[in-house]
Amino acid sequence: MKSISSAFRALADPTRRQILQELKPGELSAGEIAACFTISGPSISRHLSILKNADLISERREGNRILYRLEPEQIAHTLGDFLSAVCPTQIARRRRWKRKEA
Amino acid sequence: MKSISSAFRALADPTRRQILQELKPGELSAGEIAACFTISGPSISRHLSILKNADLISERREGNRILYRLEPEQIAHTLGDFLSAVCPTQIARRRRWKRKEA
DNA sequence: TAGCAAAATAGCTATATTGTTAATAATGAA
DNA sequence: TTCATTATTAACAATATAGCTATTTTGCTA
Repeated sequence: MKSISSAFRALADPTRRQILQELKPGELSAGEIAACFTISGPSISRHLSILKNADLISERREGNRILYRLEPEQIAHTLGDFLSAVCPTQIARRRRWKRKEA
Repeated sequence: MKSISSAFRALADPTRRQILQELKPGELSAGEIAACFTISGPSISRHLSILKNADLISERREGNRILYRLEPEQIAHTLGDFLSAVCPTQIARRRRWKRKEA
């Protein structure tokens, strides 16, 4: 697991948060991700590297292309840890709410 | 509730995250918060205004001083919503884990 | 009112971030 | 090997951020 700092810095950018959303249904290549945006390929590439450095996504090469995949456990773990550290009571409350909803 | 963007930008700075930690036990004045850090008062003031704008803290004046207070529900709500949106499955898993621990 | 204390705002500099285009690396196929 | 495709890295410009000091605002009190 990487530092909480790199994770929060990575999450601070709206483009990067949207990349995470695009990856939610499953793996996508760098090009497919870039196609979701109007900004240039290299910019997306850098965003991907920042997300990867924060361990919020991972990559694997498949032939010509590089496929990116969400790391939901890392994301949940990082944000969850921060929440537990700063406001543990409210996490418990939200948990109870959700349980009611279910 | 403010935008998720302002919240994540606010949380991206380590000083601001530490301010939240300092506020965890209870209200503190701007000066008391500044005393926890080596950087200047005006810098802390700016950080406080960013946290307040993101609704992660609130302020109230008491005579001469301004007391700041954590808004744990807002923090939990903002991060929780993002988690639900990006990786709902893992939230459920973490919830189960925690339940086991308890 | 004048003076003091607490905090915010203004104005500035240095650094970081985000975007661009051009060049480079890696893989697959003719 | 040569070419095409996919993606990253390099180099640079524009903007944003975080820090500082000096000044202003706000409230208390003599």
